[in-house]
Amino acid sequence: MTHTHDQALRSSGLRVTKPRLAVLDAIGSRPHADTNGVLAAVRVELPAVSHQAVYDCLNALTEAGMLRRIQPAGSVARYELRVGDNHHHVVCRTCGAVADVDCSVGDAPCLTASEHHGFEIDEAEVVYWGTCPDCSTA
Amino acid sequence: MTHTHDQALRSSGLRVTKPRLAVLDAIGSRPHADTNGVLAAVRVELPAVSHQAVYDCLNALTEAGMLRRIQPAGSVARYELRVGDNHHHVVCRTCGAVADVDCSVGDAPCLTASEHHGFEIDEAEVVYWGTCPDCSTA
DNA sequence: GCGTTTTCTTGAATGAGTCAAGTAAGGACG
DNA sequence: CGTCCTTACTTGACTCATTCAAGAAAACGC
Repeated sequence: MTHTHDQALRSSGLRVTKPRLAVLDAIGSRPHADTNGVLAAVRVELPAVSHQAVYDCLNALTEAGMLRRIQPAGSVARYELRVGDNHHHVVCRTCGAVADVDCSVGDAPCLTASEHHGFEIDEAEVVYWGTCPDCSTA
Repeated sequence: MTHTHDQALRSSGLRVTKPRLAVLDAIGSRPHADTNGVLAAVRVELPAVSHQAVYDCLNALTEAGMLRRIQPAGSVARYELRVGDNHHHVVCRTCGAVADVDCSVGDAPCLTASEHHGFEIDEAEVVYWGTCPDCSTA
């Protein structure tokens, strides 16, 4: 695990540091964690990390393409390991819970906007809004 | 214009006030404006409105379904008049510009998530990420 | 090891958005 | 038209995620 992340960091041209490995581990085991959750998880291993270090790691790893940042309206930033499967997210309007869903229409159609106003589009992000099972029953 | 908004407010059970009419006018003429932009536009007509009043109006109107709030990752909240056409947005990664795009796959398919984890889904939001014409050339 | 570069620590600042208490305005009803 | 109750607005303080800045520490090529 750690060794895998180790290599991934090197091949992205990033230095291998304890905070970065801990951040990757934290997000691997808690997908959709927010910055505070990551910070808490990282501090289990490394009690002395600063919050700034975690912000820096999250930004560096996101920029390098190893993490994906998701930020539904009204929510703080959340992170997940970037995987190549083009999945999307369902968000609960009540409690903010996030779950993964596969792309409903395949990969290619998602990138096809009918009228793109001259924009060069490189990604289509889909967020499904609704109510999670727990909030439905309550 | 004002008269139309007047009736729309009444039929949503909201009182008709100057700040609300001004907010609706502002967003009608500047789609995708953020809160500060709305505040500035409103103060052209009503120099004395408080920022809190604008926040309250935006929340009330959004809750009543007259406005749609859009908030792409890394951006502050933006608003547009809610129209029934299920359109989506392209966002420029560089400058944050927002433009409308029609739904590429029609209305119904957008709401079909293949595996919904028990969520009751009521809306699908699509954000296309890319680079706007201005930022492409620069 | 040595030195350079990147990353982390520390501490303060920014800014969108919210909270709370009191005043003002909307509008139903007489 | 005037009264009264309710909803909306004003004022001002506050929260909290995120960023900025300067110096210390760690990574890693040589």
